Amino acid sequence: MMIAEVSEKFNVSPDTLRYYERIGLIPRVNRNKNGVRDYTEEDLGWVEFTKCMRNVGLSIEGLIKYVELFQQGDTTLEARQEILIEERDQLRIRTEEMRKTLERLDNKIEIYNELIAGREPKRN
Amino acid sequence: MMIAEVSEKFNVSPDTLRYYERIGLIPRVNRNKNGVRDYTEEDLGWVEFTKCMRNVGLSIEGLIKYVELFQQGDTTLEARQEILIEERDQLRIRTEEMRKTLERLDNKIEIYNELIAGREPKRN
DNA sequence: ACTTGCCTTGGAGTTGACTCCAAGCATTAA
DNA sequence: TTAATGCTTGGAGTCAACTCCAAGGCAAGT
Repeated sequence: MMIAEVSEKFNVSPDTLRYYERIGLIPRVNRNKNGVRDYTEEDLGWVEFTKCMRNVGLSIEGLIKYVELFQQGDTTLEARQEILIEERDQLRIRTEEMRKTLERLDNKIEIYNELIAGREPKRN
Repeated sequence: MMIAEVSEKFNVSPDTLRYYERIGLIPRVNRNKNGVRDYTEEDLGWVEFTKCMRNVGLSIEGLIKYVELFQQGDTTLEARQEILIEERDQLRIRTEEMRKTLERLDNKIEIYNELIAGREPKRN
């Protein structure tokens, strides 16, 4: 699959795909005889994974390290898992913060309902 | 309360506090006779609110609009509530995405446990 | 044979959100 | 009265993460 199709499939610009490869966020994609990238299913898997993880804010640094270790083979399983655990824990913290803030916003919106109903003294 | 103390209290640099005020993310803070910012309790409330909301990714644009409307008084209650609802809905979507990705990471970490236990064929 | 279209690369440019800096004014300490 | 501290402002600088650009290769269509 060529870059334009991958770009469309995952809604990531060709420039960004090339950029991700350049910095090692996804492994190097094979080129065909003309030097054009030809994405395998595995490459697509990496693109999807990266997009998903970046989307929720996993660190580029951690993901690059993960790809690097992956390419070194089976001896790096533990190290790779550690990165995932570290990133997962960070994500958990952020998710919990968001959950709390979501509640706070729900409350605030409810207060606005009351304010609008009664035009009582202002509230920030 | 002066800027240094506010900075420490909320762990936001003085430069950032001035920047937030400059772009309208918090309302203008009163200056004392020497032109020095003197934060009231209400100002502190804004700083805390802004920090909390920015922390979970609410748009600067929405928050600026909110502050703007707030300063126009009671006639803008509905418009302000709409902004909060819009931002809340966005936040909900992001939180849900994070929850799903968290699950995915948990699974992946579990798979690594199995791989490490058995050194079976590699898995990305 | 030439144009069109999609790709390549290295490198420069952009954007958002800060972060730093220089010049200058009050207040307090020595 | 000089020095140090902490603030002010407008504007410049930084950084991450893209995003764009120029110059050029290959191949299919006319």
